[in-house]
Amino acid sequence: MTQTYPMTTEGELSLRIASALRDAIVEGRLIVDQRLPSEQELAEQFGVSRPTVREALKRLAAQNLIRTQRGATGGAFVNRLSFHEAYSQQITTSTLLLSMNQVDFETACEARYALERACVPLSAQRRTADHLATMRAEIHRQNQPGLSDESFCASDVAFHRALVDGAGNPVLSYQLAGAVEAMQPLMNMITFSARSRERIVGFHTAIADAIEAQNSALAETALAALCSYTIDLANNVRAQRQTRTT
Amino acid sequence: MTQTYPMTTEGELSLRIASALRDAIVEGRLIVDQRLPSEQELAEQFGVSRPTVREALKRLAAQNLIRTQRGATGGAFVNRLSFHEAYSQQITTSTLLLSMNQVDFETACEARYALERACVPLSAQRRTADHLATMRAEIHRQNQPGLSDESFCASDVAFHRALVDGAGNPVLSYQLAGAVEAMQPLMNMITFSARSRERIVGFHTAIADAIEAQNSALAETALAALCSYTIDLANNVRAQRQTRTT
DNA sequence: TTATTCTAATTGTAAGACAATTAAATGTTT
DNA sequence: AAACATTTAATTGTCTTACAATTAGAATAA
Repeated sequence: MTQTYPMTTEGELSLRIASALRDAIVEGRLIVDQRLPSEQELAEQFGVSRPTVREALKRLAAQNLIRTQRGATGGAFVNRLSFHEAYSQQITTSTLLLSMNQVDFETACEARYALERACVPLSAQRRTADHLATMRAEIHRQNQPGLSDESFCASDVAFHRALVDGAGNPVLSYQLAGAVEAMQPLMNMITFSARSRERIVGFHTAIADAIEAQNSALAETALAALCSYTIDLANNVRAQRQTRTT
Repeated sequence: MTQTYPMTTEGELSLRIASALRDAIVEGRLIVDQRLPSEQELAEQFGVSRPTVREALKRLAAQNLIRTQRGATGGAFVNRLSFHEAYSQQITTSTLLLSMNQVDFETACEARYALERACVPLSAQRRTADHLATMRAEIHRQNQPGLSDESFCASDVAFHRALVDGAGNPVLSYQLAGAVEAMQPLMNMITFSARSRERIVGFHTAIADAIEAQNSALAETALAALCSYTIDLANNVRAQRQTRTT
């Protein structure tokens, strides 16, 4: 039997069609890798033109819900939403959310470290040699004198990624991707002096040591210290800017 | 000066145009509430047809990056991504991620409670009377005997939302929305006996008491207990199902 | 059998037309 | 002059038709 797609009765057609198909996917009536009817067939089923169907499909494609293939056996297929795709979606959304809503640095920072703190006990317990090696490598990079602020921040993100991934829980990693990565633009606005870098690396080393020793409490302490230090740093930068402009 | 939108040189046109516009928004070259050129103008600027431009715009609309208005002064406008919209996007993505990737209940559960645990210290410190009242009200509802499993789970979600929101950090609330809400379908698969409900309500009461007393450590303990009890419950349900089918 | 060509299906893109909607300009009446 | 009604222009939403590009599979030839 051919499937039918219940549709709402108000709003733009392409939106209604997209919603109908999305519901079918979310509710499992269309399963992963299943091929949707061709655009022509969809147009007939919904009683609309092909361009309208296409607009609806593009909406779904933007959410990575479907992929399309050209050619004889082509069409639109229900996508298995990979963790990787979900990561990047989440990072985009989080970044926009932070930049558009005047979220102050302190709030974002607090959220980020609170979430990381949640990972610490698991990470201390389960971290592999790989995770430890990544953390050490990033610490080493952060010690290079010629490193730009952007690269320093990127390395910072990589370090914390390793910490989070060490928990060995992909759901946790996914949820945290946004929080950690979206902070980078905000972090980039802080100019790191050699002195402050040194201290941050110190905190990182303390965290890595604690994780290696599987000492959860110690790692949490070091993380908390890093959090408050980062916030202080941001406040100082802001204060300096105000002094300079007045 | 009219803005130009740097475009990549491979892939589908509508995708490239969408990416070019998205970059302009993310990088701040198009700011909130700014009006994009009309579809006609965009088509000319990019050297493509209007339907192609429209497909690109639908992609952006699907991500809540733009909104469109008809009429004389209509057009596409850069959207301020609200926390509310970001919530629902995140919930949809998280739900799909969980349902499509065979994430086992234990992993999802672990992630959820680890994240909630991150909120507890802040929530214990900052929770308002409102948050406490919501938690108490949901506990009361969960005690009603006639409550369906779905309603019980929904109330459970509401309770934990209040716990998370109590931290008073919108970024944290946003990040957790996915983790908590996306769990509901998984939770719904557990049939709650009267006995198990009673115990869950007991944990909830302990959490609410601890939060009210601003005792963070106690709340964390109760949350951890709830976590392991929930996982046990799920394991039992699974074991029973296997017994029944064999 | 293997390689090549053809064919049909499907998506990607284009062009033009008309409908629906909306705000502003214009006209009309009191 | 002010309030109200009408027209107008701009813009998005949708439809129709057509063609290009791509791809798998079938048909064909070596």
